[in-house]
Amino acid sequence: MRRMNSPSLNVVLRLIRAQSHLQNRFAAALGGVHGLSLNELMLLMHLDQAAGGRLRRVDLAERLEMSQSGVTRMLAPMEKVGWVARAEDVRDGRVSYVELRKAGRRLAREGANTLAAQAESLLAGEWTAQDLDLLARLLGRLTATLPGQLTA
Amino acid sequence: MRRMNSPSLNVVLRLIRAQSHLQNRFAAALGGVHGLSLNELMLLMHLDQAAGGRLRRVDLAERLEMSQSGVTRMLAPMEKVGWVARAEDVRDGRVSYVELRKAGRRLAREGANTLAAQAESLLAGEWTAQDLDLLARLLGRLTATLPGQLTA
DNA sequence: GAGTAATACTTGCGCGCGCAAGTATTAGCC
DNA sequence: GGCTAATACTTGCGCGCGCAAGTATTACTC
Repeated sequence: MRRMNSPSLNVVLRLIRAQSHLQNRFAAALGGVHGLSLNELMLLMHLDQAAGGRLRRVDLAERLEMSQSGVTRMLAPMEKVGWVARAEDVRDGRVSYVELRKAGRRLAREGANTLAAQAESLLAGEWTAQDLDLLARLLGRLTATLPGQLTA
Repeated sequence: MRRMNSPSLNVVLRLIRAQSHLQNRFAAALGGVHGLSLNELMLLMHLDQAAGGRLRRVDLAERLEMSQSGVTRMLAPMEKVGWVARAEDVRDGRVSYVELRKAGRRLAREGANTLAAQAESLLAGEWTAQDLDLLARLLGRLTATLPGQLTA
């Protein structure tokens, strides 16, 4: 009795639902194992895959889809515990780089591993490699224009 | 030089990225047009598609993937402006239903329309109907076990 | 080279929302 | 029928994070 008004809307609704479900699940696992929030892990992973393990705060904000102020505040405790360090640019006094330190790099890799384990346990069931690849490619098209797509 | 460790992780990473990007985009459009947050629209849409236009708060929380306390607080202003009303259950004194009112139903439909318009403008380009259907089905499999999937 | 605009970052404020605890009501068990 | 447990909901507290404004620096224009 329900009309299928808009396939596009349908995609968006399911995307929202899937993501908020997975987000909760993964955040819990990450927090339990590493004391790491999902956003913190994403930040570390972006740094880990950036050239030189460093990124400007503004680029980090863009990649994380969050505000610059959010990045500033998220970084403060991470600097304090030494996952990450601040480095200024000699050419441009406005920018301060965020630089991945050894502990941070280790955490990025470990966190990615537990995230992958979670993902695999979730998708282990009836998913073929083709399914996964197809889904990844379709999702990738949604953000094709954005910089800094993370890769597993 | 980068190994493709885990296709599952890749799916998850892209899902997270796509969703946070779209969320910002859609929330802005919705807020601008209807003064509605994305979560409020989802709530109204769940009610709109529920039998009798009413749902228990706890079921709403489950469908929205958020806590019961979050639902309680989200509803307060929506009751105040008359989008939604509270109705108690005669059989069970613990539950209080949330009931969609006329203004709320109108908003649910209008909001869904602008959301659909946004979605279509985003996906208008190189997406075929088959692509969209395929993506929707794959995403649906991720949340197949959950109750109350919204449908466009 | 002075003046305006743009960019990178930080800080004050407020809101959304999760967690834990509290209350009320119902269900299960002997 | 009473006792414990489970369920539905609300409230206090705190945190993450966006927005707007503020500061510092660089870029652009004449």
